[in-house]
Amino acid sequence: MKRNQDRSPSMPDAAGAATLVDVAQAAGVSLATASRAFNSPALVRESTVQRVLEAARHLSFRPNLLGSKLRAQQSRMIGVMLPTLENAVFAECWRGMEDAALAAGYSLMLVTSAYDPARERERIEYLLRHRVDGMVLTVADAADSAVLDQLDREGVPYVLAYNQAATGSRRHSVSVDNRGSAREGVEALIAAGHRRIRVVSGAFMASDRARQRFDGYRDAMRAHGLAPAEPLCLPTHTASNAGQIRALAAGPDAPTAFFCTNDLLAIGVISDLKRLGLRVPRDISVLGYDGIALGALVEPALASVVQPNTEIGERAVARLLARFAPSRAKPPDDAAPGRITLLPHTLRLGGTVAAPA
Amino acid sequence: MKRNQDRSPSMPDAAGAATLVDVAQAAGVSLATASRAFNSPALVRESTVQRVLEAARHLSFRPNLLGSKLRAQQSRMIGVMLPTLENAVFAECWRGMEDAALAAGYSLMLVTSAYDPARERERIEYLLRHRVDGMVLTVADAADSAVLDQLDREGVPYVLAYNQAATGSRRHSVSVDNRGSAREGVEALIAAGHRRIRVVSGAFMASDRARQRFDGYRDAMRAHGLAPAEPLCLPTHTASNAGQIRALAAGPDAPTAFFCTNDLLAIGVISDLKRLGLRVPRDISVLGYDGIALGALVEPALASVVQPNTEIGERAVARLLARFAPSRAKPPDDAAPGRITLLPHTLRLGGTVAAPA
DNA sequence: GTGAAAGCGCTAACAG
DNA sequence: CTGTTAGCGCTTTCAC
Repeated sequence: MKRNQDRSPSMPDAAGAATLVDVAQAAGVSLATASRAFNSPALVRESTVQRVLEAARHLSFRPNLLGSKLRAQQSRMIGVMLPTLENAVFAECWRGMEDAALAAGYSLMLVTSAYDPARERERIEYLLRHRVDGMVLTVADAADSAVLDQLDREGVPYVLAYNQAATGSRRHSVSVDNRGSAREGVEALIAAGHRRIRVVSGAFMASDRARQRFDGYRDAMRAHGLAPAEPLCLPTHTASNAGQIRALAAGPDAPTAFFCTNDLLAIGVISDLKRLGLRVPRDISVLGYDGIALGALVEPALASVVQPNTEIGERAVARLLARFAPSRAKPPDDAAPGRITLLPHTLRLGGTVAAPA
Repeated sequence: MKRNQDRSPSMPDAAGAATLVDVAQAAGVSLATASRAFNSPALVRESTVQRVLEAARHLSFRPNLLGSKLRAQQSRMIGVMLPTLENAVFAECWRGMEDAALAAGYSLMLVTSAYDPARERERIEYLLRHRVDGMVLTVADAADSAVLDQLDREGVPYVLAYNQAATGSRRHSVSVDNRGSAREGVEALIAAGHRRIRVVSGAFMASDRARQRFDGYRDAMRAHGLAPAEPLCLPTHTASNAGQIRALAAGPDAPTAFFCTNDLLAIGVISDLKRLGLRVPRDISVLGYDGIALGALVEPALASVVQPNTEIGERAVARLLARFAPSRAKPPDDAAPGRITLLPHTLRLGGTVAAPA
């Protein structure tokens, strides 16, 4: 019914969409004025703006962002690189980024690296070719990353998410205090009476966060006069290996608690433990890290060091946006946020953590 | 060290990157030839191609995709709209899409709709402004979608993922047979001895798949002379409500099995059941739908109607790409795939499904 | 094989 | 306030 009604006769149907020139013509103004009506309406007489908008609506005008991005030499696009979306941590983070970016009139372009530095390089290059104005990245290892060095060299603005820039680093990052929060988590385990605590982690190579969290574990153990044990590093980052868990959980000096460096891993470990006939937390406690929503859904609820994932995404985007507009007067009394943002974490205990048998 | 070394003196450092004009100049050829060297090397003498490539390398030339997309009137970008990434189904699907698209030289632009038709409209408009060549979409309700109608009207190519186009529809879709597979799943429950089976679903409004799967349940029940019961629709799509589950699971005619229209929901329901003191599958069975990786990770493993999520993503992209190049000779003997692709599902039983007590 | 020239749709000086 | 004029970086006829 409305099929042909909402299209002006002056506009060829499928052939070509109306451009700003068409709008200008229809409104009886110049191309420049039409452009201004959209981008700086303050510079145009109100009635003219209305005329342009009306013409645009009439012609079903849809601005071609490719044109403006090219001309403006600014894409208003943010490149996002995450290791994977199949770990809900990053999916939750994405939501924060999408909300923050679109609200600010920016577009997002997402790629995943699968924790693979070679692929990180490729994907970043791909983003660069799209002329993103900047990026939000989670890399395998921020302290040893060829691609980050390259970005620094080229002067491309980026903000790390989850990766925690080293103190004094010139890099920007938004994360929790990985080491400190992990230490707190393990200390909660110790406070609950645990002495033999082991860490289960994804491949250390693939995640500097995992290493930092292990360091936190070591801090906690030493601070309480306990001997830290070697971590069990599982090759795949998200699934676990019943065999290795079995070896670890057996024996006379078997641990009474596991600290897993991420929640997905923790859920896998708990299942392995159950398969070995162990009850969690009755026979053995498990503490995760990430605080993904799923953890609160399972029974018993997964104890975890909770990061504000969505907020990490929002803040990372906000920080990047702030880098784009360095002019803006900083909030006067509130201290200007440094390059390194450490967001507060929380501990979710109970559930899979209890006192040792 | 390499800071200034890898940049030609002729190229201003941070000021401006080398463009194709610079490359052409450095190689002593025209702009046109330089362009051809990249896009149609067959049209250029081999030695010339080499010269251009060499110059490009020397200048660290990085093609500006914005320029080529604008000029070529073809963005080689695919817009992707998914309800959320926080359900692993869609995250797994994304991986398939990313692999397929990048391999074919296409870029992806992702947006999420949060199952909200109003937001679907906004996000689609946003994709259109970016001049995506086409889209892969999962909408709330494919049979009643204003935005899909609009796309049809405008002649924008798109492929539905997960949504199953109605038989005879002109729309393209890649999914499993939602109704048929659900029926099979429920029949497996019946075969295991269950008679009182209830469906737990997310909000029907938000997912046509959920409704189709419920229809499959009804088919199965009726085919076996059983009375289908009303579904329990939970307002939030991924979490569950212990209170309603309690009401449902109690009483003399309490169901012996639940069929949940997605895995995340199933995991929530299982937790609720446990909190009510019920053991799964000993006291009550639970069957999910989706086959997310997580389901195989929990203990007992989540029984589920398994869809090939990654493949759905790959195939949806492949189908869209095929629509872009309608010329290509179709595979001769293999029947040309119709608009509606139904991928095979599998049943993963055991785990949370057992014979009734 | 290669080059010259004409824009894709839009923004941003610079004049009035 | 509004119009004129140049391009952004690239592809693509159309000649040679």
